[in-house]
This record gives sequence, C-alpha cells and structure tokens, in this order.
Amino acid sequence: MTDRWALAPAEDGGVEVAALGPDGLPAGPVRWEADLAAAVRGRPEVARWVWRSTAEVYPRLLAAGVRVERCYDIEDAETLLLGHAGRYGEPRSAAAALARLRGGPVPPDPPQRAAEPGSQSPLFEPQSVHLPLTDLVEVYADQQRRHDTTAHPDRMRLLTAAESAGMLVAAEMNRAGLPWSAETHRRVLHELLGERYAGGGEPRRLAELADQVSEAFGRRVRPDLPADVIKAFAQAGIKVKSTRRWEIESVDHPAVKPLVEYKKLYRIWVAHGWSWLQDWVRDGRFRPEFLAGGTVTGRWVTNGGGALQIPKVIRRAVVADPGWRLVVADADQMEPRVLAAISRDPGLMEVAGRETDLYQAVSDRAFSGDRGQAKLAVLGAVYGQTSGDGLKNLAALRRRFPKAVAYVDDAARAGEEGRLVRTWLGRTCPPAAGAGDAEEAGIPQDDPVERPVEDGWGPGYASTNTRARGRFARNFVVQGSAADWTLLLLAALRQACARMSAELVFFQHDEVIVHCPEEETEAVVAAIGEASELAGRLTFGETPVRFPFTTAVVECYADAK
DNA sequence: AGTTTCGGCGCC
DNA sequence: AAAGGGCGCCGAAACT
Repeated sequence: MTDRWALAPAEDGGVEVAALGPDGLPAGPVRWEADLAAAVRGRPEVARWVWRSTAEVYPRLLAAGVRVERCYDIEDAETLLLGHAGRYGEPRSAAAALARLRGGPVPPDPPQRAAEPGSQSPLFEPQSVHLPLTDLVEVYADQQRRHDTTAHPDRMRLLTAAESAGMLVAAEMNRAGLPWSAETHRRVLHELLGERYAGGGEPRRLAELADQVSEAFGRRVRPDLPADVIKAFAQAGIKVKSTRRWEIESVDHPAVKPLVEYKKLYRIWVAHGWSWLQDWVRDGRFRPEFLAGGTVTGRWVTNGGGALQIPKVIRRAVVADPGWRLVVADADQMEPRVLAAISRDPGLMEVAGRETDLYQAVSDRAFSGDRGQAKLAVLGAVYGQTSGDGLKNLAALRRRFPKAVAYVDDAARAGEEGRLVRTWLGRTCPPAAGAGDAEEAGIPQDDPVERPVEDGWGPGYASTNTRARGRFARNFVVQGSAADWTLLLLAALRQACARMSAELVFFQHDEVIVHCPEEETEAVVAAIGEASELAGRLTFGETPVRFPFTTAVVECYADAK
C-alpha cells in the first residue's frame, strides 16, 4: 500500500514520512528526511497525504512549487468528529486528541493569531503543538475508527475528505491572490470621494457632506458619531433610536440626504480606501487569507481585508491579467435547491430539477406567479422569519411543499430543545447548553429565566434566546449543507483547473472566480458545469435536483452582473 | 495605554 | 411589542 502517506515536520527542520497501512498505522519504517518539499515531490505516487494541519504544511510546499492531489487534515477532522459526538467545546489539536486517547491531561488549544496585512497566519502556532509522526498516526488511526461510529460513516468520511480538499483550495487561493488593479481602485476612490487632503483627514467629498449635514442641523455635527447624530435629531424635535440607514431614511429632515450619502462613502473610505489598498494589495494582487470551514456552518471566512465584503463599486478594481479572463460563476438559488435535496420534498425536487429560475417556478405553483413573494417565502422559511408577510407566505409554501418546510421546522424544534442538528454530510451544530465553545461561536445561550410568550406559533414557554437557537438551527441545516456541497464543487473544480493554467482566485459562499488565459475560458465554463454535477451526485446521492450556475467571462469583476 | 465591546454596514 | 441566518471590519466608546 503506497496510496496513503503520513508526514510530520520535525523540530530539527526535517520531516518524518511513512507509508500507511489499511489500519492507518505505518506500514513500514518511519523515515526522516531533510527537506519537506523534496520528500513530497519525490513521491508523486502518493494519493493522499495525511498531516496535522494543512495551514502548517501546505503553504511551505506551495512556496517550493509542490502541489498535492489530496490530503487529510487531522486537526480539522478532529473538530468535525468532536462536533458530531456533541463534544464541541473540547480542545481539537492533535496533541489534545492524543491525550484523550491515552488518558493523559488534555492540553488546551493554543490561541489563534489575528491576521496582519501581508502576512499569512496559520490556524495554530505550529511549533507549540508539534507531534512526532508515530503519535500523529495514532490519532489518525483512531479517527478512522471514529468515522465508523457516526450516523452515516460514508458521509462523514466524505465530509472530512471534502473539507481537507477545501483547505488545499484555500491555501492555493491564498498563494494566488485576487488580481487587483491599484490604479483602477485609486481612480474609483477619487471619483467617489474626491481629493485626499494632507494629514490623512477626510477626503474632499466627505468633508463637503459633513458640512451639509452640519448646515442642515444648524450646528457642527459629526456624521460618523451615532451619539452626536441622535442628539442633533433630538434637538430638531425628531426622536430616532439609532442612526441605521433604514431608520434615518424614514425621517423628514434636510440632513437625511447628505447624512445617508456620507455614511455610504465613509464606509468605502474606512474599509476599502487608500490605506486598505496600501495594506492589502501587493504586486497586482489582493491577498486575504481564506480559511475553509471557519464557521460552525462550514462557510468559509477570510482574515484580513474584508475579502468577503468587497463593495460592488470597488469590484471595478478586480481586473484580469493581460490576455487572461475572469470566469465568474454564481450558483443559482443555491439554498432552496439544497433544501430540496436534503428534504426530498417531491414538489420542491421537481422544481429544483430544472435549471430555470426556481423562484419563478415556486411562485407559479404557490403564489399565483408573484416571484417576489415566492422568494421572500422561501428565504423566510430558511431564515426563520416570523413577522410581516413571512407568516402568510410560509403557510402557502407549507401547503405546496410540506416536506421541505417540515424539514426546517424539525431542525428549529431540535435547536430549541437543545438537540444536535446536522448538515447532510454530518457537520454538527453546537448544542446550546454545556458546550464552552457554543457561546463563543455565537450560538445563543439559555436565558437565566424562561418566560412565557404568545405568538403566531401558539402559546408556549420559550425565551428569546431559545427562539434564536431555533432560527439558528433552522438556517444551519440549509446553509451548512450548502457549504458541504460547495466543498465538493471546489474540490472538483480545483482538479479541473490543475489540468490547465487556470487558477481559482476567489470563493464567496455560492460564487467562484477562476482566472485563466482567454483561450481556456470555454473549458473552464464547462468544468464548472461538470464540477457542479459531480458535487451534487457525490454530496446528495441520486437526486433529481440540479445546481446550475450563471457564468460570466469578463476582464473586470464589476462587469459580471 | 492597551484591550474588548458596540454601532453600523459591507457581502452572501 | 417585536419578532431573519451567517460572517468581518472600522472607529469610537467602554472597559481594565
């Protein structure tokens, strides 16, 4: 057996490697070699590298020009397996897993570092959690057995493999960076904000708008200070609770227009302005750090530069290299299609089995052709909307697609009752009570005192936070299963790109960008379709549900929509 | 002075 | 009466 090998960087700068047998333990001697990259490059026959942490190892390999086909990230798998067992808050390092296995004291996880501009930070400090290879594979072999004890072992194995693949994608995207024209960015900033003044103060346009706000109030008001703005409105006889745009816009006062404009531009200035450009763009690329599986739902996060929140106007600066193109691919109505696949609702599967607009088809069946109402209803069901037209629309949706609505209702009830909720592949939502990580991860906790409530769901005893947990769980099964599917999609697309010059440069929940030579765009578009088909089949098994993409071949990201 | 939380808003 | 999920980022405010 030479298909699986384990690898462990040694403290002396070398690396330990060993072929693994069927039981996950070394099938032969553990060898020490001086050069990590050479050890991997010299073994092209290895189908999967087993290592502690992709973030520790793979950037070093990529820096040496070495790519791997597949890997297995032990600490990521530990996180998923602990979660599946309902032990969400326990330390997830390989050292902790080994200690649990051997019954020793379990070390806490090392703290994570915040991202700094221009530097890439591994998830764990590598040196503080080093394990020799023989210890590491002991954890690995145990994890293989633990997969078998899960509700769906095949799915769980697919999940850990898929997320490891996601980590390879993330590391490669971090290395590639997103093509970025600093010159275009500066031009956009100048058009929106006007000239910069010496000393780093507000640019001209913001200063003008601040003056207009002050003039409207009849005194000096700083529009970037909510407390100041609220006070100024109060003095004008208008009570506002906050300075949120939707609240301010309902007020009739001459300060509103310049204030709203100020806030919009201020946001661009502080979050994506000249200092952002200075911090995050080097050599024509924006280099955030993508982190696969950074959230409990499995969605990715980024560290640095707000890469998942690039404002539409700033996307003008994302420009392909000369002779190259951006293939921008957006999954159409991903969440309702995923709901169809996981709930097996016959009506919704039928609708999601076509590649045409899903919301239109839903509205034809349940909302007399009103697409907007249909979309609100579907999203309301997924997000747990409880007010306004949501309840009325939800009733119509429930009549026509009962299994789909029941699926998210069941998840919500499980969440409220503190039971575990899982995605299709087995990623598990932290329970509300007892898990130290749950609160830290943003899961609403129990209120000290539960109080009775009456609402559209009938009378009952449920705290605000209990309800919030229900909504969280409701959304979790859909958003998380969608994340399961996108991992398989990315893995397939990555392999296709590797057969060309194409590079994956951006991923945002349901949207990918591939940067490739002009002559490869057709092949990339085809590869996206094939990857989607494969991901759907691998993730959900035999299902009529289709996952179509809208693709655009452009030189500039802003032209994609 | 340094660190954490808040308010607001960007994206999906 | 209010009642939508997930994130990151910034400066200011609030804390130690």
